[in-house]
Amino acid sequence: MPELPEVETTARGIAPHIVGRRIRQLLLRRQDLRWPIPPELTEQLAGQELLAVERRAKFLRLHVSSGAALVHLGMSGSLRLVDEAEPARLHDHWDLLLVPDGERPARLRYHDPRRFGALLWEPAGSCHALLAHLGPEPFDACFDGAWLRRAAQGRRLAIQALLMDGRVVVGVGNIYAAEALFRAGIRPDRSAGRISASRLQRLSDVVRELLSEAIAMGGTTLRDFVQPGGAPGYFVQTLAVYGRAQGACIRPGCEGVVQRKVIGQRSSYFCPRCQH
DNA sequence: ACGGCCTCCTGACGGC
DNA sequence: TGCCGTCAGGAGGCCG
Repeated sequence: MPELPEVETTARGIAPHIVGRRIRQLLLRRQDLRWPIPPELTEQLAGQELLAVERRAKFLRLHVSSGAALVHLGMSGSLRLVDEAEPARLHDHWDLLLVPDGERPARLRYHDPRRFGALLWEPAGSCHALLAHLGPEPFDACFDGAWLRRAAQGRRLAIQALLMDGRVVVGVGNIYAAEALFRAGIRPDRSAGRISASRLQRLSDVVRELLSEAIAMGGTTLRDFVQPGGAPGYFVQTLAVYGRAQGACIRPGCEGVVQRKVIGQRSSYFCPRCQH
């Protein structure tokens, strides 16, 4: 579910409420997320000051002095700030309890019906194995047309699948891959190695542009994503092709009809008139 | 090495 | 009403 803009929205939403505060304890209701929550996390976090919130790819790092709690939202995860007294709902798997400061909510609550998300521990000075081989952030200077060209060189797989490969660029999931390819005029099922350097340059530009716009709008809510304060993301109103199979292409004057096609076991959407 | 396929899990929705 | 199939924003792991 959450792609880079939703995770970034989450990071920006929670940071002002939790950074600089002291953690009372980690309250676990279920430990069997995608991976078991490591037992040492409870002791590592208790009593520590929360120093910073950082996003890397689709992970959040909640830093304390001895390391960081890594949070991944999977397909259906979300974090919300709730008041001390707010009763837990079904699928609220853990709470980070903060020392109350009188006005701000004292719980950071993780909700994840499908449990594809994760809560892991990364000791200070190390990099967790899941993050060790990731490619650049889309906003890194090294992510450009030349980088994409190198990644695409000789590859037969669909460009949509390449864009979603975290070793190529992080944070781009199914929605934003489809939307970026629409903006760039590239069919999602085109072989990555058969796309010109100039079109890949355009693609890297639109990926950044698209993600920036989505972040500015608080991300995309399709079913259950909520910003940490509880509001949905509004970028859904801006989606051009995702989820719009059989709908009319939004480009003025285009009479194309949006098609759905399964690429790499995921649904992709495109306008056959605009994308080649 | 590459690319395709399966898997984890719950819930929503459409058709009969 | 209920049952069943299909689909869902991620991504590691396995197999040929």
